[in-house]
Amino acid sequence: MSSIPSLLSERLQAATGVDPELRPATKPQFGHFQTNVALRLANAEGTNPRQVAQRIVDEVDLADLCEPLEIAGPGFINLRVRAAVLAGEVSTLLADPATGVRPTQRPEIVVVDYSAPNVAKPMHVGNLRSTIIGDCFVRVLRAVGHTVVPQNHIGDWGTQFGMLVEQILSEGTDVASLDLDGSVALYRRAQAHFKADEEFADASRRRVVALQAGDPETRAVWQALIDVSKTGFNRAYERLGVLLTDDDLAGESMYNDMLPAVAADLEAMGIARVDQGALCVFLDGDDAPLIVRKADGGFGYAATDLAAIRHRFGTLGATRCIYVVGTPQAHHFQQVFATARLAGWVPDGGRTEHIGFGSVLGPDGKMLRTRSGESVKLDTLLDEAEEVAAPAIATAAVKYADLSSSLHKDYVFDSARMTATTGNTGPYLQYAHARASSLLRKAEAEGHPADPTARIVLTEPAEQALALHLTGYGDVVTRLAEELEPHQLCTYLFDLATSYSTFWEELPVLRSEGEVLASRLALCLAAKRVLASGLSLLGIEPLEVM
RNA sequence: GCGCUCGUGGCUCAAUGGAUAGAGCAGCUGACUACGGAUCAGCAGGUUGGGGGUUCGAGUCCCUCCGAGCGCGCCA
Repeated sequence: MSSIPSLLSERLQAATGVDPELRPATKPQFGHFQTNVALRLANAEGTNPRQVAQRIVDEVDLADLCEPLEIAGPGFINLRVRAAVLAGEVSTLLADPATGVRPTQRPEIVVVDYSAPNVAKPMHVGNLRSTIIGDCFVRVLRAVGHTVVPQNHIGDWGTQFGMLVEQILSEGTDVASLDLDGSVALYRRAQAHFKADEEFADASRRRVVALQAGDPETRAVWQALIDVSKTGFNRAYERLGVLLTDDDLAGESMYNDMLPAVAADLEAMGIARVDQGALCVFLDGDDAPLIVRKADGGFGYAATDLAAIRHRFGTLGATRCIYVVGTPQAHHFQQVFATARLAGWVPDGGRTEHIGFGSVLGPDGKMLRTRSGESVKLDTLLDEAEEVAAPAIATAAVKYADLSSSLHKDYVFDSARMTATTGNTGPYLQYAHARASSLLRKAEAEGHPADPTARIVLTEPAEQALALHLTGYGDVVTRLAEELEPHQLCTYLFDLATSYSTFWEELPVLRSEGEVLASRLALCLAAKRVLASGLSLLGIEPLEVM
């Protein structure tokens, strides 16, 4: 099944020989779609655009799909899809178990690296964005038929664990009795202890060595600490309603054994060389090196990320790796990706994408922080939203707010705006879905269950507009799976909900009869299904009642 | 100093080089014997930070300046 725009594009391309760059019409009076192909061709030929447009209109065969084509302005060709064709598309949509979401032509194994909280630290706003965005990517990529491998790159390794384990042992703390908050408090005590007590600091450093060497007692405490945090992470994931499970955990520690080989291979290939005692990769046009191995022989996070990328392409068989990590890491990933390519660890055609995202800001427009200067906990934010809305709506509102504007921009956390029932918000969309559901329930109770095979008749502008919107869903999802910009789907759904509300206001459904009743009920069903599908891809629960 | 990102009505945001830059919120008018008014219809509000350039056409591409944020060798 191909969408109407792609059908139209094919025909236009057949007539003109070039991509018509078909776009949705910018205004209703311009029809449904427009193309500027005549303008471009005329410019190349040095002829009159309107004459070229006329020639195209005469040649192209679209009579079965469109009303007579119109030439407008400097030479735009406007297309209006015939109502009967739109009606047929809605019927096709209703017969499709995937609700218009089309399988990709080229299924891939896609790794999505997201969430990545740190052990013994609470999840904060940065983790929140990564988790929500990554979860959306996973859902969308799976929906179009890719094999998605989520990788939760938790911070479970590094020098701080020497300090933590040493603190636990010196206190005699029963790790199993700790919860996430308890481990956070422990972290603070350990830091203070490390600063104040040189003997403790030395012991901590020795403890790092013991951890890396696999000392059983050290490892046991370390593992217990991770388990405590995992429980905390999972509670947060459950609250957020995201798909991550323990199966997706692939923390930094997992790569520890691979690090020496990564360094050795890079050095052997001549990609990395020792400079000032550290093993560095110097990339063209980049002043700063990527430090693979520190002068003291230890490995930093660059080595871990290099091992991870090699593992993902090489062992997991990925052809696309997506990293959902804040924009401050942009340069780091640029270096890691470039190095991995030089090393031949990225297969031909393999894609590496760092999807950065902006910061969450407080009401003052500055990075969200507590009074003491720490980053704000995820639970605090969700609690705040739940003060003004029920949990299922509040969480959805936070997620929608996070996804509905361009990822790379910062946004202000404003629970009142996010949970507003008007405007481009989660609750507005959930409401539209709940209202459609309510209508369908009522119709069923009155003995008129919606019939997806009913003949669709589109006589009124409001129902034609709704139908046109509905048929665009598949393309939006296809594009999202490529471009990874969730706000495109949000905008689409908001427009759809608005279009549905207008339809609902202007045209009676239950008070109509016969063929019209059946057709409008089917339209409502289609709208409900597309809204439900789209919301689900965003990770938002489509509520039946609210 | 170098690099990356951003700057669009009072506010929050859209806009794949294409027509008169679109929405929402707030403001102002209207529509309730309601298939859920948590809605809808409408009005008003813009020299897209400034200036140059490329193009038939620039919010979008290039240069420059201003402003904001974030990075820039052994933390992650």
